Amino acid sequence: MAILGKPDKERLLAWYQENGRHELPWRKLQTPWAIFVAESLLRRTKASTVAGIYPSLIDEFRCPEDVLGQKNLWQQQTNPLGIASRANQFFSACEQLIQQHQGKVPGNYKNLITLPGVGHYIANAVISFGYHRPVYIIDTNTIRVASRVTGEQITQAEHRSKKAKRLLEHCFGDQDGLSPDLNFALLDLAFSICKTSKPDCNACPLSSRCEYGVAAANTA
DNA sequence: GTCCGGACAA
DNA sequence: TTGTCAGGAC
Repeated sequence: MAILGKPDKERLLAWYQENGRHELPWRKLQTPWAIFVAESLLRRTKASTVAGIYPSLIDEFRCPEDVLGQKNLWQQQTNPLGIASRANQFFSACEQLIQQHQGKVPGNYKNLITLPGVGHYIANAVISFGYHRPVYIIDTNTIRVASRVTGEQITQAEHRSKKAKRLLEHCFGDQDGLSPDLNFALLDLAFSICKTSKPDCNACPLSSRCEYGVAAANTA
């Protein structure tokens, strides 16, 4: 199984500095609330679509109280994203934030995971991007990259298992000391190069160390 | 394992 | 028209 070294991680981070989607609006904020709002909207929804409505949304709704005070406006503005039911879910989460966390988004996994609409992905995203603590975020993107690099298959159901985290740690090291930028780098790499279909291995900073990339080069 | 959902690209 | 999208609940 391929193992990436420090030079590979540095090459990936360098690629990210040069080619990452730094313009995504929630990347400029990176507060727990801003990240919580963004991730709630981003599930099963394209980043570019969310980016279209996010700036005005985060400007108008600066805390859970703002959301609950203007539910109709929230629904109206988020409706184009689809999955309208998640608006009600988000309202419930806001109520819980006010009742149990003084209106603040908590920073530990145990409290986050109890919020309606928050699963392992959003919990870790808030911890990583909102609180800047070293945890891997596990989603279709980071798993796709790790799966291709190692050549290990992994199913959607296994994303919640320890196997997913093991794959990431195997590729990019133990998560202690992990830079949040590595998570961003993996998401952006998965978006623009390590795509679901027709990945652009020629432009990938990891291709020489990636089982999928090496195989692609041999069959080209 | 299945469902949710509109927007967008191919 | 199909496949896909920073998942989560049941």
